[in-house]
Amino acid sequence: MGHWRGGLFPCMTEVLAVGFTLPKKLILRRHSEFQRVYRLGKSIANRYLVLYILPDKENGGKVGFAAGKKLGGAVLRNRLKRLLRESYRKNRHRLKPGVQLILVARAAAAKEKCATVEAAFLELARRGGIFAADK
RNA sequence: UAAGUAACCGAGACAAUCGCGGCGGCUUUGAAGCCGACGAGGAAAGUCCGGGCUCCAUAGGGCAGUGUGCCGGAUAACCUCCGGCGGGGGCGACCCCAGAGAAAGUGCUACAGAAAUUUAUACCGCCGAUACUCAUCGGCAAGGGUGAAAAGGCGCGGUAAGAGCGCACCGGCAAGCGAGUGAUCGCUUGGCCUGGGUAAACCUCACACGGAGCAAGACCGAAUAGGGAAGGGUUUGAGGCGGCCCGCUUACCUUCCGGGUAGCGUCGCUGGAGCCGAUGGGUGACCGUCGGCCUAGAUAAAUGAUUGUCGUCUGCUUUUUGGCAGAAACAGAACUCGGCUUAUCGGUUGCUUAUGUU
Repeated sequence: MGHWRGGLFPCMTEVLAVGFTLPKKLILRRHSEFQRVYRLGKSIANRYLVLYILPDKENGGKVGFAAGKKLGGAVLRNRLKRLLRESYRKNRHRLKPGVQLILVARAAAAKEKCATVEAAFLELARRGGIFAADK
């Protein structure tokens, strides 16, 4: 890898400052939970991914990650879901609480790096208005 | 050096930061937190074979069906592996074989050809006789032609011309003898030839095979609601146990029991035909003995992200050391093991052939 002359990667900046975790209980587990967000939530998309948003004060904020079978084999889909989770994890502290999200990877994200996917997520989060009030 | 062939090895390394999974320890009522070591593959894949394990009856008899098919061995088992035998391919190293039976029977065998399987066959021809211009009758399987295949091959003799008609060699068949555990091989003798191919066509012979699969299966257990276990027993019918039959079993009776089902959770779930090393036996697959090790256990499914240094390859540049830029395949455990097949990056070694140099 070459040198990054402009300082640290965008992925690194917030992580070094805060260091947020993403425990298992904050991740959507059940088929029914996924279906509820898909059906009731609103969706926005760009070239790399689709974001489903469903405000939910009772159950609190949760997040799910998906990569369909059209994208490729198990290795590729696993990698995409890990990239999505990494993007969410590093920015979770900046988002509003009590919102359920699902991030779905699209074909264009298959060969991209973490920084690209994270930038795409941040753009969708801004358009969806789920950042915390001070941002 | 090039081409080929066989076998084997690796799947970038180290460090830092953030994060995830179950495990162990500590704190804690608990939730949770902290610390520690560990955490994808050679194919984890395709699900093509064979086991272990679980339930169905204890997995039983017969038919049907399916599979295997040279010999000997290895193994828990195999359509696997090892060593041979026999064929076939290649100059060679070496590779390939669905390799039982075609004189038990049935079927198929296109086209071409005169004729395609049981007294075989005469189209062009060759020979003899009659006639002598055409032709007719008889003999022939040597030559030509067709075909995947034309009743052994080839040579000499023989003859009107020919023919296993006779003989030598080769091939095949049968018998005998010898070698080998065996497939098979070698030698001798015989009648002279027995009559195409196809059994991933039916079939015959020998051997093997019960079914479903971890979503197997076991446990905890609300609403609701009547069941379960053990024993006994009859026939006509019915349900279930794998396709059918036999057989077994249920509904019937008696006794006993507190529990059965959907959903959710726990177990199954990783210590095993295990891995590594040494040593002994065997040509080898493999087996024995000794020592050491514990090495993923998720369930919308953990094993990731980023950076630095070094290493590999490619390109550009430089007199060189070097510098810069880029690249790194196929691919993700899901009860587990032995194989097969397919995908794919890089490297090492042996051998063979050809060429060159000494």
